[in-house]
Amino acid sequence: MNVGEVAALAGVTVRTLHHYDRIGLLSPSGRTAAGYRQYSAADLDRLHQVLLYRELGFSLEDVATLLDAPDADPEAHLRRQHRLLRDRLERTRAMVAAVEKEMEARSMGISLTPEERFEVFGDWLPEEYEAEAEEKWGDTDAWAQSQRRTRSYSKNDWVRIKAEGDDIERRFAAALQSGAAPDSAEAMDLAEEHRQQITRNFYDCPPAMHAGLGRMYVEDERFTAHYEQIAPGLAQYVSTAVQANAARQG
Amino acid sequence: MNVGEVAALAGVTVRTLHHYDRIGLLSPSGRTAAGYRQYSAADLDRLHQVLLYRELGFSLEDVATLLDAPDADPEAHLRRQHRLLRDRLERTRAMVAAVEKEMEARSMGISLTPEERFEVFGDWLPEEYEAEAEEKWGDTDAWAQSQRRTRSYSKNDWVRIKAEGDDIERRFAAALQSGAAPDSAEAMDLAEEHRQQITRNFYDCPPAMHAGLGRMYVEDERFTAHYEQIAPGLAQYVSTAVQANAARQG
DNA sequence: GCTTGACCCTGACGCCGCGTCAGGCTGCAG
DNA sequence: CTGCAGCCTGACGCGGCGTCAGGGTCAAGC
Repeated sequence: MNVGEVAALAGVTVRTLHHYDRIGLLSPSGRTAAGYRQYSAADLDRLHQVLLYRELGFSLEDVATLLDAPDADPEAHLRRQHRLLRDRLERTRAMVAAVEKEMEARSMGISLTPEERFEVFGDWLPEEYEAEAEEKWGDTDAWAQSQRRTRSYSKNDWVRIKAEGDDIERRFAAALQSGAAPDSAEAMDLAEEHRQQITRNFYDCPPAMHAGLGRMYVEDERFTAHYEQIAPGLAQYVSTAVQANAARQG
Repeated sequence: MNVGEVAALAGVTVRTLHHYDRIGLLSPSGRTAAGYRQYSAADLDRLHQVLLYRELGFSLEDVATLLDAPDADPEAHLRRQHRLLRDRLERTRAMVAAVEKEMEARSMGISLTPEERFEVFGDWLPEEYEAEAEEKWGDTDAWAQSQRRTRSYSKNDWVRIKAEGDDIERRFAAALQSGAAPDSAEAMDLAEEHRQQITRNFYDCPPAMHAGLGRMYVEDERFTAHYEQIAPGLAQYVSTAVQANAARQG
């Protein structure tokens, strides 16, 4: 077979085969008088192995080393490839699960920590990383600390936190129905309580950031929906109160 | 956070972050007076998306295009990533099967034809090509439709969707209190309704995936808390019901 | 026998996604 | 105030090809 046919069969370009020839990874076993590359069945076998290893992320140099190892029997390669492929399967499954988790979390209004989201990346060694992280900046970096904070919450903590949140929302709703203006002291106090609750339980939330959240409550339909479900007009009410409070706090 | 911390968290090198900044793919939202890059939580979110798409084989340029698309809401990205990951899962499974077939053939002294062996590579175009195709002619494709589904939700839609979800949760709680077993027909029917609701409103959720979600409800404290707040024991109840239903659906 | 168009050859340059110095500034711990 | 870890900006290099350019080869059809 000459290059074009092999390329079509294997799903690679002619240039790739040229390249593999040039670097000695896969040289066709023969040439025609005119210099055309002639690939044998054995060459195809080798190409197949090359492509599998390449797909698995090996550099071409490493692939060459693997395939040219003196004790290289085909079965061993197959077993190794099989193992590597199953590792990848696992990893992909984990990534799918992570995305599903994120979707589900979003649909429930829960937000995941960055650490959780990045978990699936890198061959990061959990133990080492945790230890190193704590050593290096665990205590100095407030942000990372707050991440670790939410991570260590138990089920009961989460129940309590959610109850706290619901409580404030109910009191906001009551204030709204009582006719208190969203920029009244009462509403602003509630907003401040809300802000401090976020700071205690999740992350440091200065007034400016809080105001940003407030804006979001009316700009993002999903947050709006969350509040509108409790009481009509509540999204706008909370949003205004939060921003008024932020202005008050300076 | 500054570069080193972000790099460690995400499992990439500082150089990579520099590169992403230089090419405008991910520029930190701030700098210190001394010029140190400062990454915000939003920046981390974006980085996460970037890494996922990169992992899926998109070029950095394409990633930028995707992430900067004006109508690109996070949910759409999640759905697309989910789909691509599942494609990849399929493909990896096929490769594992191919290797197993080859091993089996060898152990029986049979040798496969080149076409058979390269089969799994020949079909390999789907991921890239299909993704591109969908970008180009996405209007006619079913997936684009499903994508537009949530993107175009209005505030009222979100209110309705959330109400639907709350309704099912309440009925689950009622079933729990009535003493119906989590693997009773009643509970399983509710689980099925839950699954179909997800499929209607968010993404295609076959029983197997649903079972995975069910497991998460008892494994992740935050999801557990969500259900425990409605009624004690509800997390475990829903989890069991969902998995029983998945088993029932085959 | 001659043309034509598909296919092949060998350079050589280019691009992407970083790795890897080099040379110099910054920030904080002791 | 002195280290030393960490940050900055170039600048060069490399792996794995893509992509011409310039030119030979082969089988088909006239």
